[in-house]
Amino acid sequence: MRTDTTFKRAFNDMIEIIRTLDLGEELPSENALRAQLGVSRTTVRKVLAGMAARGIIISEGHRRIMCEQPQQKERYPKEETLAISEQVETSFMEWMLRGDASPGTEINETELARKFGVATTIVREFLNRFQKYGLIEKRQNAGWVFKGFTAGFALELFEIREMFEMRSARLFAALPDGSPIWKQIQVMRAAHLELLADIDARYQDFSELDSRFHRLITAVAPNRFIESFQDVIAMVFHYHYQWNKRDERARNEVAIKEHLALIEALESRNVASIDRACRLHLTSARETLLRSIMQ
Amino acid sequence: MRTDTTFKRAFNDMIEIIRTLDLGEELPSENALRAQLGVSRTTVRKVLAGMAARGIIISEGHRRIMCEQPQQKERYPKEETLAISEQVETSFMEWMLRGDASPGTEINETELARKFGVATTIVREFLNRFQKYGLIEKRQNAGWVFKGFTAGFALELFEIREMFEMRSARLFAALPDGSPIWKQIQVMRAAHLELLADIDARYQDFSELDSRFHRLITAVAPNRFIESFQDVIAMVFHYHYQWNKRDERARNEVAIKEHLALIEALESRNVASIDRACRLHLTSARETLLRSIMQ
DNA sequence: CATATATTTCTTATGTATAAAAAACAGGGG
DNA sequence: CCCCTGTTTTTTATACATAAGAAATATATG
Repeated sequence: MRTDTTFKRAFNDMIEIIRTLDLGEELPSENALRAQLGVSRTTVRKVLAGMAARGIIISEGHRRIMCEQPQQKERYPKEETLAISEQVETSFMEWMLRGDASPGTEINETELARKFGVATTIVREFLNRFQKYGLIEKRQNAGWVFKGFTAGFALELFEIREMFEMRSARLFAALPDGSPIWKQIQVMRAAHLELLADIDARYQDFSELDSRFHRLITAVAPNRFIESFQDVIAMVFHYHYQWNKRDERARNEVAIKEHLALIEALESRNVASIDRACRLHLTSARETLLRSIMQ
Repeated sequence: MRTDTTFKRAFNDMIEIIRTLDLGEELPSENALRAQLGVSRTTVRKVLAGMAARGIIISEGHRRIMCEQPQQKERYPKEETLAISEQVETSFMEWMLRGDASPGTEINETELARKFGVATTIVREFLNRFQKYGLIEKRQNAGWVFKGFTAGFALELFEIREMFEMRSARLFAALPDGSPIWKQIQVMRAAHLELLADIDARYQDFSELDSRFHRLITAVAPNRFIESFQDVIAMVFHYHYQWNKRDERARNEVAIKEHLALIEALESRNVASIDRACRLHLTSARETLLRSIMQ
């Protein structure tokens, strides 16, 4: 049966909302909370009931008022807020990248389900979705085969990435001054500079910024297939480097500087400069990944 | 519970194998049949048992001999040889392309399962796999949305297709004389000429040839992401034109000629000619699809 | 001993069940 | 009449069950 992770996540979020209120203040309507929390009203009501049961709020006729600051310890732990399907993703990545699997390994749905402690349905669904990352392959009426997180994989990945990203970057040369993208590029540059200034402490924040940066560039001319491919890239970087921390700080610092150079090139509107900066960054990212895969 | 479509398909295939034997001749071993039929020995044995039950073959100690020509009417009908998941694909495509769905339509797993007469699990699994075609999108904790088989879709599709195909075609310019691909190209040219010579009767065979041709070009330098994208293209052409037969003969004749021109360009090894022929074909294919979508 | 068949075990494909979440519906107050 | 809360209905996420198919193991035969 379905887990109540949505409820727990909403509950945790609600704690933050309540913290902004004063004692005795009235809570927003269920509908308003629904919008804020991004869940259904059904779940909002369940959260409110939970809050009332804990004495954090009190129902008075048709309104609810806050009567006690919620404690941080009331929060549900992070793991319980992740849908089973999300947990499976992490488990699988760990299984894969920790080296339990070498290229050609057969993947057994039942065995994975046992190992991860979930139903086979979930594993099966996950594998179906995961197929798009190009790391596994299905054989009719049999299981899946793990193709390996190999240099070949990285090269094929980057061949496509280069095509897509160069395509988007070049379009900046013809982008009118008035485009709202330029403003977002400015914001992006600021974020990079900020991170760079505090790189020693915050270098781990780069992964997420990287993904946002590349998605922004792509957004000049949206294409669903390119966007979908960015999920592949994001997955690779997110998980691979999560299990391979070597030189992380240095790696990220270099990448930030390359991003800044690319931003400058984009703003110059000069196709040749854009090409150069973009290719430089992609080449460097590819080499870094390859080196890291080869150990 | 699982359907026995594998058995039925193997049974039909076995009929063809038996037809090549003489009365009283001994059948190949179970293992040999397994390899020929491409199924497990378990299934082979089930098929053999079925044949024996119908008196087509007879077991004599540890060998089986053929004792009666199987009738064509013994064959299981085509529908029964398709796995449920394959049937769902067809049903869904029909539902989508017949116009039951307009852009923005919400897709309801339960309803589709009812409509198609299958379990929700199957529909769910199908939708997960189908997601890669870029026509549907999932919303968290809610159903799917059909994004529409629109002009926008076609344009995004062709933008990628152009990048990928030009990339592969250009690589031919540097392909050594000795590459086995050239021979395959020759075979491909012959197949095109043959089809062209008999175009009035066989124009419907083009769809499959088209897919093979483009996959061959891509095969110069394999890339799993490009290959996966070709599934998207194949799906679009296969199903879309299956429900939109207007000008099919003329369309296909034009495409065949463009393919032949591209083959010639590839063999010339001249990048400029290759570019021109490739772009010409893709542009024409795009316009044809767009016209067809717009009706 | 190699290869064939018989038997057993394991895995996948597909169906059904159910709690959680979403959505729809209904009455009530400002 | 709009928006709020209470209630009911649908739908999804997840678990579990089982027949078909694949794979492994055992046994037989030349």
